[in-house]
Amino acid sequence: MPELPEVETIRRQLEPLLRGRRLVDAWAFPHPKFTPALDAAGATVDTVSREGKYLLLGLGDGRDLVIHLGMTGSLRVRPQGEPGDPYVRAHWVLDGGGPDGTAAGAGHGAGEALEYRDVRRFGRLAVVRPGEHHGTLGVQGPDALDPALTDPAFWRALQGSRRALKTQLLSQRPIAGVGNIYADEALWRARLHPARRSVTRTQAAALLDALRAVLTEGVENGGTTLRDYRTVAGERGRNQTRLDCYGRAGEPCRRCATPLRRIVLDARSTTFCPVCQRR
DNA sequence: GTTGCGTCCTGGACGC
DNA sequence: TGCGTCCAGGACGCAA
Repeated sequence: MPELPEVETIRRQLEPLLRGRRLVDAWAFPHPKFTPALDAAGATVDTVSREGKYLLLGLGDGRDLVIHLGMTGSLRVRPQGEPGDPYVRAHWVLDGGGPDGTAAGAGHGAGEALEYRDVRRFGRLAVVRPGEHHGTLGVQGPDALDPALTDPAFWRALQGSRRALKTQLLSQRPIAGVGNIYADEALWRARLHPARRSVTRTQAAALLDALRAVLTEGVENGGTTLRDYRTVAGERGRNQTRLDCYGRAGEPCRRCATPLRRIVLDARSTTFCPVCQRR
């Protein structure tokens, strides 16, 4: 399930492949979540950016193509005419590149397409105009890796709700980009119980540090592949072998050797250490 | 406005 | 081998 590190890995790989190239044609699976792909046809990609889990392709005219990968979404650039994939939900035919030496300078040619693949169809696409917002993107908090987000600001954001700490992180409201895997990892590192409903300033600062650490390591390792996630190059991430908490229920805590416990919180599988992370 | 729950969606794991 | 059931979870809609 693509979270911030997975989306950032994809963004870094896509940028040199797409910048300066025109989306000369588009196709979309006939569902309202994917048909907005057609609105991007004819535009030229001038930026490839990310906000939380959203990937944004600047279309050169002030509009953005907003891509959310959901749980099983992925993006890849493939030669046109390769065998069909039933799980491709949209694709954009690419031209040979712009005149500024970006994609063209890298040797890309016509006959390629950007493909959006999403087996479970939890992802979504949108084209937004300047000032418009799309779903959660319009109301989510600052990006988790945004250096402008300070400890006091994060603490104040958490004070705005009495929901469980992990539920708040997954809501994207206090901070954007965190999903189930990295929430469990960060809470374990910060020694905070996922169902806590309040934190001190010190605990909030520790949690923000832990979030940034696990997300940065995730980016450095090319993301976490548990099942579906693949990079633009079709490779698996490497971070799944370095997880301390998520998915290790029943195994010993790497700090105190107590068996990690699994609970269901907010309908999400949650793993934590009952000794290190007291409520 | 906030909170909690149901829904969407399908491949894979598992039990019989 | 084949079938049925359960699980995974991000975002959104709806009711309380």
